Amino acid sequence: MSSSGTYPLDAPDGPEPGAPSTRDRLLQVAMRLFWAKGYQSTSVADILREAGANSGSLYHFFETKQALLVGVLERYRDGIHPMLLAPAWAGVGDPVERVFALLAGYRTLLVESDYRLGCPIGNLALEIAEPDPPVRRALKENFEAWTDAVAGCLAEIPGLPERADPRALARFALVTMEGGVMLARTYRDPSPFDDAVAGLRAHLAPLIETTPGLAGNGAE
Amino acid sequence: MSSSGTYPLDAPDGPEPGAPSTRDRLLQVAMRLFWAKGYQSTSVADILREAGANSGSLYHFFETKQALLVGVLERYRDGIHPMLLAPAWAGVGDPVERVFALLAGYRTLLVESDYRLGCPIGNLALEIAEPDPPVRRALKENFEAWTDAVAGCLAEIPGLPERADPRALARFALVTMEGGVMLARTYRDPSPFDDAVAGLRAHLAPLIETTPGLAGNGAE
DNA sequence: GTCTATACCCTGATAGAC
DNA sequence: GTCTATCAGGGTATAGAC
Repeated sequence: MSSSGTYPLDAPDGPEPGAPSTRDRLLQVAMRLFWAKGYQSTSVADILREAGANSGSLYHFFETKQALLVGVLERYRDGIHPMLLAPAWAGVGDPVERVFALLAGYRTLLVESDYRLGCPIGNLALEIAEPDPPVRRALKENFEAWTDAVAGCLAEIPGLPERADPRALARFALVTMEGGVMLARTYRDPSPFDDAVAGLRAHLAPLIETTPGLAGNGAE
Repeated sequence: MSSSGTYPLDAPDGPEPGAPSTRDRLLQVAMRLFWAKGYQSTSVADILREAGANSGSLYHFFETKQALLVGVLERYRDGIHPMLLAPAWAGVGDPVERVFALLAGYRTLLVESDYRLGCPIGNLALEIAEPDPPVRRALKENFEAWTDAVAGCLAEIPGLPERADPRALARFALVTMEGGVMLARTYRDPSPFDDAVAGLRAHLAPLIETTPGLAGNGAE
Protein backbone atom coordinates (compact mmCIF):
# COMPACT_ATOMS: atom_id res chain seq x y z
CA MET A 1 0.00 0.00 0.00
CA SER A 2 2.97 2.41 0.58
CA SER A 3 4.11 4.34 -2.44
CA SER A 4 7.40 2.58 -3.15
CA GLY A 5 8.25 -0.18 -0.76
CA THR A 6 11.34 -1.17 -2.70
CA TYR A 7 13.55 1.62 -1.45
CA PRO A 8 14.57 2.25 2.15
CA LEU A 9 13.38 5.84 2.35
CA ASP A 10 11.75 6.54 -0.98
CA ALA A 11 13.66 6.97 -4.18
CA PRO A 12 16.17 9.82 -4.35
CA ASP A 13 14.58 12.55 -6.46
CA GLY A 14 11.35 10.60 -6.12
CA PRO A 15 7.91 12.18 -5.84
CA GLU A 16 7.59 14.80 -3.14
CA PRO A 17 6.31 13.43 0.13
CA GLY A 18 2.54 13.60 0.25
CA ALA A 19 2.12 13.60 -3.51
CA PRO A 20 -0.44 10.98 -4.47
CA SER A 21 0.80 7.91 -6.25
CA THR A 22 -0.20 7.19 -9.81
CA ARG A 23 -2.61 4.56 -8.60
CA ASP A 24 -4.21 7.10 -6.25
CA ARG A 25 -4.46 9.70 -8.97
CA LEU A 26 -6.14 7.22 -11.28
CA LEU A 27 -8.67 6.34 -8.61
CA GLN A 28 -9.31 9.96 -7.68
CA VAL A 29 -9.83 11.02 -11.28
CA ALA A 30 -12.01 8.02 -12.03
CA MET A 31 -14.17 8.79 -8.97
CA ARG A 32 -14.71 12.31 -10.19
CA LEU A 33 -15.40 11.44 -13.82
CA PHE A 34 -17.66 8.44 -13.13
CA TRP A 35 -19.59 10.73 -10.81
CA ALA A 36 -19.90 13.60 -13.25
CA LYS A 37 -20.32 11.72 -16.52
CA GLY A 38 -21.19 8.16 -15.63
CA TYR A 39 -19.27 4.98 -16.24
CA GLN A 40 -19.92 4.37 -19.92
CA SER A 41 -19.48 7.97 -20.91
CA THR A 42 -16.09 8.17 -19.25
CA SER A 43 -13.41 6.77 -21.50
CA VAL A 44 -10.16 5.32 -20.30
CA ALA A 45 -8.46 8.03 -22.34
CA ASP A 46 -10.33 10.71 -20.32
CA ILE A 47 -9.04 9.22 -17.10
CA LEU A 48 -5.48 8.90 -18.35
CA ARG A 49 -5.41 12.47 -19.60
CA GLU A 50 -6.72 14.02 -16.41
CA ALA A 51 -4.59 11.83 -14.19
CA GLY A 52 -1.48 12.51 -16.25
CA ALA A 53 -0.86 8.79 -16.58
CA ASN A 54 -0.30 6.36 -19.40
CA SER A 55 -2.34 3.46 -20.56
CA GLY A 56 0.34 1.06 -19.42
CA SER A 57 0.13 2.39 -15.86
CA LEU A 58 -3.61 1.98 -15.62
CA TYR A 59 -3.53 -1.58 -16.86
CA HIS A 60 -0.60 -2.27 -14.60
CA PHE A 61 -2.77 -1.52 -11.55
CA PHE A 62 -6.18 -2.63 -12.80
CA GLU A 63 -7.01 -5.59 -14.97
CA THR A 64 -9.92 -3.89 -16.74
CA LYS A 65 -11.93 -0.70 -16.67
CA GLN A 66 -14.50 -2.54 -14.60
CA ALA A 67 -11.87 -3.44 -12.01
CA LEU A 68 -11.12 0.27 -11.76
CA LEU A 69 -14.82 0.89 -11.16
CA VAL A 70 -14.81 -1.62 -8.33
CA GLY A 71 -11.79 0.14 -6.87
CA VAL A 72 -13.66 3.42 -7.09
CA LEU A 73 -16.70 1.96 -5.35
CA GLU A 74 -14.52 0.57 -2.57
CA ARG A 75 -13.07 4.02 -2.08
CA TYR A 76 -16.53 5.50 -1.82
CA ARG A 77 -17.48 2.88 0.72
CA ASP A 78 -14.36 3.50 2.80
CA GLY A 79 -14.89 7.25 2.50
CA ILE A 80 -18.44 7.34 3.76
CA HIS A 81 -17.49 8.10 7.34
CA PRO A 82 -14.48 10.40 6.89
CA MET A 83 -15.58 12.16 3.70
CA LEU A 84 -19.36 12.24 3.84
CA LEU A 85 -20.64 11.84 7.38
CA ALA A 86 -17.95 13.65 9.34
CA PRO A 87 -18.32 16.96 7.46
CA ALA A 88 -22.11 16.75 7.45
CA TRP A 89 -22.29 16.01 11.15
CA ALA A 90 -19.73 18.49 12.38
CA GLY A 91 -21.43 20.42 15.15
CA VAL A 92 -24.67 18.49 14.86
CA GLY A 93 -25.36 16.38 17.90
CA ASP A 94 -29.04 15.55 17.74
CA PRO A 95 -29.49 12.23 15.97
CA VAL A 96 -32.59 13.32 14.05
CA GLU A 97 -30.91 16.46 12.84
CA ARG A 98 -27.92 14.41 11.78
CA VAL A 99 -30.13 12.56 9.33
CA PHE A 100 -31.41 15.80 7.86
CA ALA A 101 -27.96 17.38 7.88
CA LEU A 102 -26.81 14.48 5.72
CA LEU A 103 -29.68 15.06 3.31
CA ALA A 104 -29.01 18.80 3.29
CA GLY A 105 -25.51 17.98 2.08
CA TYR A 106 -26.92 16.38 -1.04
CA ARG A 107 -29.13 19.38 -1.62
CA THR A 108 -26.17 21.73 -1.39
CA LEU A 109 -24.26 19.55 -3.79
CA LEU A 110 -27.12 19.61 -6.29
CA VAL A 111 -27.49 23.35 -6.24
CA GLU A 112 -23.79 24.20 -6.20
CA SER A 113 -23.03 21.84 -9.07
CA ASP A 114 -25.94 23.29 -11.05
CA TYR A 115 -27.65 19.88 -10.79
CA ARG A 116 -24.80 18.07 -12.47
CA LEU A 117 -23.76 16.05 -9.43
CA GLY A 118 -26.08 13.81 -7.49
CA CYS A 119 -25.37 10.69 -5.49
CA PRO A 120 -22.42 8.97 -7.17
CA ILE A 121 -23.61 5.54 -6.08
CA GLY A 122 -27.18 6.05 -7.23
CA ASN A 123 -26.04 7.09 -10.70
CA LEU A 124 -23.91 4.01 -11.06
CA ALA A 125 -26.53 1.72 -9.55
CA LEU A 126 -29.00 2.45 -12.33
CA GLU A 127 -26.37 2.53 -15.04
CA ILE A 128 -24.91 -0.87 -14.28
CA ALA A 129 -27.55 -3.37 -15.29
CA GLU A 130 -25.21 -6.34 -15.20
CA PRO A 131 -26.65 -9.29 -13.39
CA ASP A 132 -24.06 -10.77 -11.08
CA PRO A 133 -20.67 -9.26 -10.95
CA PRO A 134 -18.52 -7.68 -8.25
CA VAL A 135 -19.86 -4.26 -9.22
CA ARG A 136 -23.27 -5.04 -7.76
CA ARG A 137 -21.64 -6.23 -4.58
CA ALA A 138 -19.66 -3.01 -4.27
CA LEU A 139 -22.78 -0.93 -4.90
CA LYS A 140 -24.65 -2.86 -2.25
CA GLU A 141 -21.87 -2.34 0.28
CA ASN A 142 -22.14 1.40 -0.26
CA PHE A 143 -25.88 1.43 0.28
CA GLU A 144 -25.41 -0.77 3.34
CA ALA A 145 -22.83 1.51 4.90
CA TRP A 146 -25.05 4.56 4.33
CA THR A 147 -28.06 2.76 5.74
CA ASP A 148 -26.13 1.51 8.75
CA ALA A 149 -24.99 5.02 9.59
CA VAL A 150 -28.49 6.48 9.36
CA ALA A 151 -29.97 3.55 11.24
CA GLY A 152 -27.41 4.26 13.96
CA CYS A 153 -28.75 7.78 14.29
CA LEU A 154 -32.34 6.63 14.39
CA ALA A 155 -31.56 3.99 16.99
CA GLU A 156 -30.32 6.77 19.26
CA ILE A 157 -33.70 8.45 19.29
CA PRO A 158 -35.23 7.75 22.69
CA GLY A 159 -37.91 5.14 22.39
CA LEU A 160 -37.82 4.84 18.63
CA PRO A 161 -36.46 1.32 18.38
CA GLU A 162 -39.46 0.16 20.36
CA ARG A 163 -41.85 1.82 17.91
CA ALA A 164 -40.24 1.17 14.55
CA ASP A 165 -37.40 -0.60 12.77
CA PRO A 166 -34.47 1.81 12.44
CA ARG A 167 -33.04 -0.06 9.46
CA ALA A 168 -36.30 0.02 7.51
CA LEU A 169 -36.60 3.73 8.25
CA ALA A 170 -33.00 4.30 7.20
CA ARG A 171 -33.66 2.56 3.90
CA PHE A 172 -36.72 4.73 3.47
CA ALA A 173 -34.49 7.76 4.00
CA LEU A 174 -32.11 6.45 1.34
CA VAL A 175 -35.00 5.90 -1.06
CA THR A 176 -36.18 9.43 -0.40
CA MET A 177 -32.76 10.89 -1.04
CA GLU A 178 -32.11 8.93 -4.22
CA GLY A 179 -35.54 9.63 -5.67
CA GLY A 180 -35.37 13.27 -4.67
CA VAL A 181 -31.97 13.69 -6.27
CA MET A 182 -33.20 12.09 -9.49
CA LEU A 183 -36.15 14.43 -9.81
CA ALA A 184 -34.27 17.54 -8.77
CA ARG A 185 -31.62 16.84 -11.39
CA THR A 186 -34.20 16.31 -14.10
CA TYR A 187 -36.15 19.42 -13.17
CA ARG A 188 -33.04 21.43 -12.37
CA ASP A 189 -34.93 22.62 -9.35
CA PRO A 190 -34.55 21.73 -5.68
CA SER A 191 -38.25 21.62 -4.89
CA PRO A 192 -38.84 17.92 -5.64
CA PHE A 193 -35.94 17.16 -3.32
CA ASP A 194 -37.34 19.49 -0.69
CA ASP A 195 -40.77 17.93 -0.96
CA ALA A 196 -39.20 14.53 -0.48
CA VAL A 197 -37.29 15.63 2.61
CA ALA A 198 -40.42 17.26 4.01
CA GLY A 199 -42.25 14.01 3.44
CA LEU A 200 -39.57 12.09 5.29
CA ARG A 201 -39.68 14.55 8.17
CA ALA A 202 -43.43 14.19 8.44
CA HIS A 203 -42.97 10.46 8.40
CA LEU A 204 -40.48 10.53 11.25
CA ALA A 205 -42.26 13.14 13.36
CA PRO A 206 -44.81 10.87 15.05
CA LEU A 207 -42.03 8.42 15.92
CA ILE A 208 -40.05 10.97 17.89
CA GLU A 209 -40.83 11.57 21.55
CA THR A 210 -41.72 15.21 21.89
CA THR A 211 -39.53 16.58 24.65
CA PRO A 212 -40.84 20.15 25.04
CA GLY A 213 -38.38 21.15 27.75
CA LEU A 214 -35.34 19.83 25.96
CA ALA A 215 -32.82 21.78 28.08
CA GLY A 216 -32.19 20.65 31.59
CA ASN A 217 -33.85 17.27 31.85
CA GLY A 218 -31.03 15.19 33.15
CA ALA A 219 -32.95 11.96 33.42
CA GLU A 220 -36.33 10.68 32.42
CA MET B 1 -48.53 10.18 -39.59
CA SER B 2 -50.29 7.49 -41.71
CA SER B 3 -48.12 4.73 -43.03
CA SER B 4 -48.00 5.68 -46.71
CA GLY B 5 -50.03 8.71 -47.58
CA THR B 6 -48.82 8.76 -51.15
CA TYR B 7 -51.02 5.94 -52.37
CA PRO B 8 -54.82 5.91 -52.39
CA LEU B 9 -55.26 2.65 -50.52
CA ASP B 10 -51.78 1.49 -49.60
CA ALA B 11 -49.34 0.13 -52.10
CA PRO B 12 -50.33 -3.02 -53.99
CA ASP B 13 -48.43 -5.92 -52.43
CA GLY B 14 -47.55 -3.53 -49.63
CA PRO B 15 -47.21 -4.52 -46.00
CA GLU B 16 -50.16 -6.38 -44.54
CA PRO B 17 -52.69 -4.11 -42.89
CA GLY B 18 -51.88 -3.66 -39.23
CA ALA B 19 -48.22 -4.44 -39.65
CA PRO B 20 -46.18 -1.73 -37.96
CA SER B 21 -44.26 0.61 -40.20
CA THR B 22 -40.48 0.66 -40.19
CA ARG B 23 -40.55 3.85 -38.17
CA ASP B 24 -42.84 2.23 -35.61
CA ARG B 25 -40.67 -0.86 -35.40
CA LEU B 26 -37.60 1.27 -34.82
CA LEU B 27 -39.33 3.14 -32.02
CA GLN B 28 -40.70 -0.02 -30.44
CA VAL B 29 -37.34 -1.77 -30.48
CA ALA B 30 -35.53 1.31 -29.21
CA MET B 31 -38.02 1.62 -26.34
CA ARG B 32 -37.35 -1.94 -25.32
CA LEU B 33 -33.57 -1.80 -25.62
CA PHE B 34 -33.13 1.60 -23.97
CA TRP B 35 -35.24 0.27 -21.13
CA ALA B 36 -33.37 -2.99 -20.73
CA LYS B 37 -29.81 -1.87 -21.45
CA GLY B 38 -29.80 1.91 -21.20
CA TYR B 39 -29.14 4.49 -23.87
CA GLN B 40 -25.36 4.35 -24.17
CA SER B 41 -25.18 0.60 -24.01
CA THR B 42 -27.66 0.21 -26.83
CA SER B 43 -25.95 0.59 -30.18
CA VAL B 44 -27.64 1.71 -33.33
CA ALA B 45 -26.63 -1.63 -34.79
CA ASP B 46 -28.56 -3.43 -32.01
CA ILE B 47 -31.67 -1.49 -32.87
CA LEU B 48 -31.34 -2.07 -36.59
CA ARG B 49 -30.81 -5.78 -36.15
CA GLU B 50 -33.79 -6.33 -33.89
CA ALA B 51 -36.05 -4.08 -35.93
CA GLY B 52 -35.00 -5.71 -39.17
CA ALA B 53 -34.19 -2.32 -40.66
CA ASN B 54 -31.22 -0.71 -42.32
CA SER B 55 -29.07 2.14 -41.24
CA GLY B 56 -30.40 4.27 -44.06
CA SER B 57 -33.97 3.83 -42.82
CA LEU B 58 -33.17 4.91 -39.28
CA TYR B 59 -31.37 8.02 -40.40
CA HIS B 60 -34.14 8.73 -42.85
CA PHE B 61 -36.62 9.04 -39.98
CA PHE B 62 -34.37 10.37 -37.24
CA GLU B 63 -31.56 12.86 -37.54
CA THR B 64 -29.45 11.31 -34.79
CA LYS B 65 -29.58 8.58 -32.19
CA GLN B 66 -30.55 11.26 -29.69
CA ALA B 67 -33.52 12.28 -31.83
CA LEU B 68 -34.62 8.66 -31.70
CA LEU B 69 -34.36 8.83 -27.91
CA VAL B 70 -36.60 11.88 -27.87
CA GLY B 71 -39.07 10.01 -30.05
CA VAL B 72 -38.98 7.12 -27.60
CA LEU B 73 -39.61 9.43 -24.63
CA GLU B 74 -42.55 11.02 -26.43
CA ARG B 75 -44.01 7.57 -26.95
CA TYR B 76 -43.63 6.79 -23.28
CA ARG B 77 -45.35 10.05 -22.41
CA ASP B 78 -48.23 9.39 -24.77
CA GLY B 79 -48.47 5.82 -23.51
CA ILE B 80 -48.79 6.63 -19.83
CA HIS B 81 -52.55 6.56 -19.80
CA PRO B 82 -53.30 3.73 -22.24
CA MET B 83 -50.30 1.51 -21.50
CA LEU B 84 -49.49 2.12 -17.83
CA LEU B 85 -52.45 3.55 -15.95
CA ALA B 86 -55.32 1.78 -17.69
CA PRO B 87 -54.02 -1.75 -16.98
CA ALA B 88 -53.00 -0.89 -13.44
CA TRP B 89 -56.34 0.68 -12.64
CA ALA B 90 -58.62 -1.87 -14.25
CA GLY B 91 -61.15 -2.80 -11.59
CA VAL B 92 -59.70 -0.44 -9.01
CA GLY B 93 -62.04 2.40 -8.18
CA ASP B 94 -60.80 3.79 -4.91
CA PRO B 95 -58.40 6.64 -5.58
CA VAL B 96 -55.98 5.71 -2.81
CA GLU B 97 -55.83 2.14 -3.98
CA ARG B 98 -55.22 3.33 -7.51
CA VAL B 99 -52.00 4.94 -6.34
CA PHE B 100 -50.86 1.73 -4.72
CA ALA B 101 -52.03 -0.38 -7.64
CA LEU B 102 -49.76 1.69 -9.85
CA LEU B 103 -46.83 1.10 -7.50
CA ALA B 104 -47.65 -2.60 -7.33
CA GLY B 105 -47.25 -2.71 -11.08
CA TYR B 106 -43.64 -1.63 -10.78
CA ARG B 107 -43.04 -4.26 -8.13
CA THR B 108 -44.44 -6.97 -10.36
CA LEU B 109 -42.26 -5.75 -13.19
CA LEU B 110 -39.16 -5.88 -10.99
CA VAL B 111 -39.79 -9.39 -9.79
CA GLU B 112 -40.94 -10.84 -13.10
CA SER B 113 -37.98 -9.36 -14.97
CA ASP B 114 -35.60 -10.69 -12.31
CA TYR B 115 -34.82 -7.08 -11.39
CA ARG B 116 -33.62 -6.22 -14.87
CA LEU B 117 -36.43 -3.79 -15.66
CA GLY B 118 -37.29 -0.80 -13.54
CA CYS B 119 -38.81 2.52 -14.49
CA PRO B 120 -37.67 3.29 -18.05
CA ILE B 121 -37.80 7.01 -17.44
CA GLY B 122 -35.89 6.90 -14.18
CA ASN B 123 -33.07 4.92 -15.77
CA LEU B 124 -32.71 7.41 -18.58
CA ALA B 125 -33.08 10.40 -16.26
CA LEU B 126 -29.94 9.50 -14.35
CA GLU B 127 -28.04 8.35 -17.41
CA ILE B 128 -28.54 11.53 -19.39
CA ALA B 129 -26.47 14.17 -17.67
CA GLU B 130 -26.62 16.64 -20.53
CA PRO B 131 -27.46 20.12 -19.41
CA ASP B 132 -29.99 21.65 -21.76
CA PRO B 133 -31.26 19.57 -24.56
CA PRO B 134 -34.66 18.33 -25.67
CA VAL B 135 -34.01 15.07 -23.85
CA ARG B 136 -34.39 16.73 -20.47
CA ARG B 137 -37.63 18.31 -21.62
CA ALA B 138 -38.99 14.96 -22.71
CA LEU B 139 -37.99 13.35 -19.42
CA LYS B 140 -39.68 16.13 -17.51
CA GLU B 141 -42.88 15.71 -19.48
CA ASN B 142 -42.95 12.06 -18.52
CA PHE B 143 -42.53 12.80 -14.83
CA GLU B 144 -45.16 15.52 -15.10
CA ALA B 145 -47.71 13.23 -16.72
CA TRP B 146 -47.15 10.58 -14.05
CA THR B 147 -47.39 13.15 -11.28
CA ASP B 148 -50.52 14.69 -12.76
CA ALA B 149 -52.24 11.33 -12.87
CA VAL B 150 -51.38 10.49 -9.26
CA ALA B 151 -52.26 13.99 -8.11
CA GLY B 152 -55.62 13.49 -9.80
CA CYS B 153 -56.20 10.41 -7.66
CA LEU B 154 -55.20 12.16 -4.48
CA ALA B 155 -57.40 15.14 -5.24
CA GLU B 156 -60.36 12.80 -5.32
CA ILE B 157 -59.82 11.79 -1.71
CA PRO B 158 -62.53 13.52 0.32
CA GLY B 159 -61.11 16.43 2.22
CA LEU B 160 -57.48 15.83 1.25
CA PRO B 161 -56.98 18.89 -0.91
CA GLU B 162 -57.85 21.00 2.10
CA ARG B 163 -55.21 19.29 4.22
CA ALA B 164 -52.32 18.83 1.83
CA ASP B 165 -51.06 19.61 -1.65
CA PRO B 166 -51.93 16.71 -3.97
CA ARG B 167 -49.15 17.57 -6.38
CA ALA B 168 -46.47 17.63 -3.69
CA LEU B 169 -47.75 14.29 -2.42
CA ALA B 170 -47.78 12.87 -5.93
CA ARG B 171 -44.17 13.90 -6.42
CA PHE B 172 -43.36 12.26 -3.11
CA ALA B 173 -44.98 9.09 -4.43
CA LEU B 174 -42.82 9.32 -7.56
CA VAL B 175 -39.70 9.81 -5.45
CA THR B 176 -40.65 6.79 -3.39
CA MET B 177 -41.16 4.65 -6.46
CA GLU B 178 -37.97 5.68 -8.20
CA GLY B 179 -35.82 5.29 -5.11
CA GLY B 180 -37.47 2.00 -4.22
CA VAL B 181 -36.89 0.63 -7.71
CA MET B 182 -33.24 1.67 -7.59
CA LEU B 183 -32.59 -0.13 -4.34
CA ALA B 184 -34.61 -3.20 -5.18
CA ARG B 185 -32.68 -3.61 -8.43
CA THR B 186 -29.34 -3.23 -6.68
CA TYR B 187 -30.26 -5.66 -3.95
CA ARG B 188 -32.18 -7.96 -6.27
CA ASP B 189 -34.78 -8.07 -3.54
CA PRO B 190 -38.22 -6.47 -3.30
CA SER B 191 -37.99 -5.52 0.35
CA PRO B 192 -36.47 -2.04 -0.09
CA PHE B 193 -39.29 -1.30 -2.50
CA ASP B 194 -41.84 -2.71 -0.09
CA ASP B 195 -40.42 -0.66 2.77
CA ALA B 196 -40.69 2.43 0.62
CA VAL B 197 -44.30 1.74 -0.29
CA ALA B 198 -45.12 1.04 3.35
CA GLY B 199 -43.54 4.36 4.24
CA LEU B 200 -45.65 6.13 1.66
CA ARG B 201 -48.79 4.45 2.94
CA ALA B 202 -48.00 5.53 6.48
CA HIS B 203 -47.41 9.01 5.17
CA LEU B 204 -50.80 9.16 3.45
CA ALA B 205 -52.80 7.45 6.19
CA PRO B 206 -53.33 10.47 8.46
CA LEU B 207 -54.46 12.52 5.47
CA ILE B 208 -57.29 10.20 4.57
CA GLU B 209 -60.64 10.65 6.22
CA THR B 210 -61.49 7.42 7.92
CA THR B 211 -64.95 6.58 6.66
CA PRO B 212 -65.87 3.50 8.66
CA GLY B 213 -69.28 3.03 7.05
CA LEU B 214 -68.14 3.49 3.50
CA ALA B 215 -71.20 1.92 1.89
CA GLY B 216 -74.42 3.84 1.84
CA ASN B 217 -73.52 7.42 2.63
CA GLY B 218 -75.05 9.21 -0.27
CA ALA B 219 -74.20 12.73 0.79
CA GLU B 220 -72.10 14.38 3.41
C1' DG C 1 -38.27 4.77 -48.40
C1' DT C 2 -34.91 1.10 -48.63
C1' DC C 3 -30.64 -0.93 -49.76
C1' DT C 4 -25.25 -1.82 -49.48
C1' DA C 5 -21.03 -0.20 -48.45
C1' DT C 6 -18.14 2.41 -45.89
C1' DA C 7 -16.02 6.64 -43.81
C1' DC C 8 -13.99 7.99 -39.74
C1' DC C 9 -13.34 8.09 -35.02
C1' DC C 10 -13.02 6.48 -30.52
C1' DT C 11 -13.21 2.40 -27.63
C1' DG C 12 -10.85 -0.84 -24.28
C1' DA C 13 -6.90 -3.27 -24.10
C1' DT C 14 -2.02 -4.99 -25.35
C1' DA C 15 3.11 -5.21 -26.70
C1' DG C 16 7.45 -4.61 -25.51
C1' DA C 17 11.38 -1.34 -24.84
C1' DC C 18 13.16 1.17 -20.97
C1' DG D 1 6.38 1.07 -12.76
C1' DT D 2 6.38 4.02 -16.85
C1' DC D 3 6.70 4.97 -21.59
C1' DT D 4 5.19 5.01 -26.85
C1' DA D 5 2.89 2.91 -30.28
C1' DT D 6 -0.70 0.35 -31.80
C1' DC D 7 -4.11 -3.34 -32.41
C1' DA D 8 -8.69 -5.04 -33.39
C1' DG D 9 -13.28 -3.93 -32.96
C1' DG D 10 -17.27 -1.26 -32.48
C1' DG D 11 -19.34 3.32 -32.41
C1' DT D 12 -22.35 6.86 -35.01
C1' DA D 13 -23.31 8.61 -39.09
C1' DT D 14 -23.11 9.22 -44.32
C1' DA D 15 -23.02 8.30 -49.53
C1' DG D 16 -25.34 7.27 -53.28
C1' DA D 17 -27.60 3.68 -56.20
C1' DC D 18 -32.13 1.80 -56.56
